Amino acid sequence: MVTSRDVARAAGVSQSTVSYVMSGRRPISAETRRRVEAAIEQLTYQPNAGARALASQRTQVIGLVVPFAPGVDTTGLLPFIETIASCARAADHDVLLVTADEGSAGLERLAGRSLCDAIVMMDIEADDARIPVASALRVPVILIGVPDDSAGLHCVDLDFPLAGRMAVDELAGIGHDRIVVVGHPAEVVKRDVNFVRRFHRGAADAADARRVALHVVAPVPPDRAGIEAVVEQVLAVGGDRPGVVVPNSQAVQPVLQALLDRGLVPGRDLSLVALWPDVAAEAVTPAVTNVSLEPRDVSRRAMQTLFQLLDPEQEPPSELVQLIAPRLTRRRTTLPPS
Amino acid sequence: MVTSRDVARAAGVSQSTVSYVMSGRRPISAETRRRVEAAIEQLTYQPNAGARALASQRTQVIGLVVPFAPGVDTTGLLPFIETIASCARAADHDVLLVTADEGSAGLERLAGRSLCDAIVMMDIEADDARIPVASALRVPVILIGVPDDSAGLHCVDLDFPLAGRMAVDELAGIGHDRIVVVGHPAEVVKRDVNFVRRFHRGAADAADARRVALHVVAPVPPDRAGIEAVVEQVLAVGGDRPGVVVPNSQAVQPVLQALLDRGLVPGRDLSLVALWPDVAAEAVTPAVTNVSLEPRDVSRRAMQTLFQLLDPEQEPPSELVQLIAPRLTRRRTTLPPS
DNA sequence: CTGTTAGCGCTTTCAG
DNA sequence: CTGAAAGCGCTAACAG
Repeated sequence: MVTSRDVARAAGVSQSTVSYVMSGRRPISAETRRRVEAAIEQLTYQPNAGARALASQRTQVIGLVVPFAPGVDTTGLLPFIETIASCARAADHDVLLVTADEGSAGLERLAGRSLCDAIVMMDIEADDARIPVASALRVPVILIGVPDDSAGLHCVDLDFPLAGRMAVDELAGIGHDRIVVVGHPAEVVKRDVNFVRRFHRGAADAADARRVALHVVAPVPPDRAGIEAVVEQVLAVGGDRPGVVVPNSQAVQPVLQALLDRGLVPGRDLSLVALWPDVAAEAVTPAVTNVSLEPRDVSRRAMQTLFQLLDPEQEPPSELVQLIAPRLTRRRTTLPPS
Repeated sequence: MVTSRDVARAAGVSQSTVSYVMSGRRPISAETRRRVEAAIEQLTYQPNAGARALASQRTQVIGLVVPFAPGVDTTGLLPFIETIASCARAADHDVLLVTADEGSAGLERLAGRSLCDAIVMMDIEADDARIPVASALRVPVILIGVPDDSAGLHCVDLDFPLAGRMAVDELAGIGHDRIVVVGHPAEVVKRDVNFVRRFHRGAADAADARRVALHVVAPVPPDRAGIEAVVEQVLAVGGDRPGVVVPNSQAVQPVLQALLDRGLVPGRDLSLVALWPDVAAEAVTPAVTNVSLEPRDVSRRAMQTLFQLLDPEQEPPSELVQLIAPRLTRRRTTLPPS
């Protein structure tokens, strides 16, 4: 292994000069810089990450806690990870993956062992046991998701109330005066209260403002039979030309299928708007009018905030909670405006 | 930050004793061990990863190169990452994510900066520019995928020839004597020669053995119009009761749709077997009879091999290339045996 | 069975 | 503008 000592020797300078050439933390004469850079090039020198971390107290690593755990829906997770990784690299950092099934222990390991400079946590529950642990760590933590009490931690998430409003506004705008929301499984409602509640509140507000009727069908069992029953309810309650909102990603495909099986074509006989990733919405037939989760915008904002927190020069964003506006894309499952 | 020196002081022992208690690399009296462990507990001591890496020359980190790059299909990637992360944790390692768009530079960074002890590389192309770079690194590298020349690197992958054989055997067993394979886009064929070629060879072998006709339709354009044309070809060449094989993950859904649009129901009018992740095959309607990519088995085997390579006690597997048998799951898109 | 000590390779004072 | 030297916190000889 080639070390900075080797480079120093080859360039005829001291080890510290090599360090300063690399960090730019003090002025270096053009000639010295040239010689050092040549030696670095020639020996293909790369600094040892452990040594650097030890001496500088910075690892150049971001810890990422991803929701890999038995039974958790990971649809649409990849764009988040992808964007986070790419933002990290853009700021000369790497990403260390920690799975959520480690719980709080994973967080304590990341910080306690100085494995990373900061942590991004995804899939936050409304009352998440990890929040108090996270807020006591020596490293900044940023949440993707909004818990009931963020304990002073910065959060970034989709603006779910706005998403609810947008979905209902779209349907009301088309002319639907009976709107039915297909809710979540009982277990998700319990776990994710916040997300679900926030979307529904937005939907309800919009329905009030528009003076259209809003029904919520929930809980929605995750199995086929349950979905069938739910669709029956939707049709019973929604009249002959219902506007259907499906904020439950897991249910979109089966609901679509159940409707088609009954000869009801979304976009012809009724309208359907889903809270669903764009990729999924585009892939099915008919392509679904969706409110997107904006994983890239959310992740980008989270990383931006994180590096702000990491940089002593900058001051942290004043808002603890930052919400990203969703985007509604009209596709084939909504009727043309009447 | 609490260090091993603090623990040593609190326990009334030397720093090295603390280290040895943690590593178990030398016998410790019960009494000393008790005191040290109590101090560790009491101070909630955690060793500094950088310092440990620097002193021991082991980072306890596995580098994972994932195929995040513009235009690469990441369907079914998550189970790989998930399994790799969990195997790593089971062996007290963490996973550092590196995206493929960094190319060889990412590999050189991982090894050159001693960021990790070993590397797992996914999405290997037949003639992958990173292979020679990887095989020259100071850390062991294991490939998920089989290049034309692995340059001495260990590879783990699905047994694609077997997958091809299984698909054709299934269709021939059902009674189809005209089998049509829906191939890949021109660009993938070029990029991924190996994977594609291997599957096709297996399919062809099985067709020979079974004495059934085998047609390959390729290249398959990724757009809707292209798929339509391809499906026309399939029907033209496949007769009135074709057995269709779709090893192209991207094409399964659109092909399915194009067939249904023509009133042809897989499982009633023809049989269709796809090379597709189980989750996807289950999610669509009708559920697709599939040959699975076995991401968990492949990943598990890769990690097992990797830790074998990392452990000087064990000797590495004699086979450089290890193939995992796929599994065929009968679902709704294949006819009952005639 | 335990302690002492010499680094691991880098950053960052302190001196010049 | 540059060099010398003191650690960062840990492991692993070496010595008893």
